Amino acid sequence: MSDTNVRRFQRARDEEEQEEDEQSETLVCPECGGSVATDTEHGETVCEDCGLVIEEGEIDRGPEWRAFDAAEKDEKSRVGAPTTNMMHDKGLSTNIGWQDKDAYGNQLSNRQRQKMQRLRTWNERFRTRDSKERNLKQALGEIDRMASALGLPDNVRETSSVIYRRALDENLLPGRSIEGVATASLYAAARQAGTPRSLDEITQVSRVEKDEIARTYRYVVRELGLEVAPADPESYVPRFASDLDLSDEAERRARQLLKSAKEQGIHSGKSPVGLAAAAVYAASLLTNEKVTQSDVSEVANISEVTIRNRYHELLEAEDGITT
DNA sequence: ATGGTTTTTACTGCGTC
DNA sequence: GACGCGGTAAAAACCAT
Repeated sequence: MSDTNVRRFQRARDEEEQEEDEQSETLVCPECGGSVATDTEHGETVCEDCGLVIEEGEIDRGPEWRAFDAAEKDEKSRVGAPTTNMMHDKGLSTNIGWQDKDAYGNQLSNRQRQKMQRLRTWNERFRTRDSKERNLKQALGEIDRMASALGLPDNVRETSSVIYRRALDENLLPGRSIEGVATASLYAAARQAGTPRSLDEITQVSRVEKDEIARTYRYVVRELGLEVAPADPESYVPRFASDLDLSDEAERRARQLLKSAKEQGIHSGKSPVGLAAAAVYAASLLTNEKVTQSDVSEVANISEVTIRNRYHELLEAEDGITT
């Protein structure tokens, strides 16, 4: 065999090996042909016969500790229920059940029952220890109540809770009512989440006056450096459309109207609610679904005059774009 | 506080059912 | 004649300065 032949042979073998290497992920060791096992604990892929390490340094998704019995596992494990900002202590505190039953569901003795009652009392006192905590607890309750009344989803409540928490941390509260700041947080959160509610709607479920909400809202946004884009008219469309029992087609047209209006810059400075209302009305005309201006004005809480003014502009903008 | 802009209120006229 | 719609003027609300 000449030198060149040898080299050629080696190269051929190398290629063979590589091919086998790729296959070996599932099956065979390239050295001895033995079967291969994946050891997830150490992140290695090893031949069971000769011990050749084929793959190493993979991500080990197991825990980095070992436990020898169930109790130890409980002790070392660091996972648990997810935390949530919707509870004033992020859901991390102890909670003693109200039922006088033990872990197996048996009734507690009289003595035990009294003991648990005392524990409950003290636990509650510790949980809401200082004023900040009590403050938060009340505010989050309010936020939850208002969010429910407005049909806002959980993520808005979460955001709102975060905002409130930040306001509290930055000492924005003194001089302002808990109610007011809570309402403002919710208002901001709803807008950030793209499910805005108008100030009027918010006012209806809040215990504070509209002026105060607006004032507090501005203050909170400024102090916290919150970035709240002006409400997008389109985000009101689905709600209005469904309140008026309009078709999807009409809803689509309304969106389109708003898009072309935006392209022409018609929308700046005008109230988003008014634009949305006008777009919905205009769309109902285009699709021959009879809704009156007063119907729309009612669900949108906007005057008929405004609808009239806006929807003319909308239709003009639409024409301008197509021609 | 002020001035400019937008929205609302109140009123009127027109056409249709 | 009630209703839906359009327009107008003046008042009110809103916003930035």
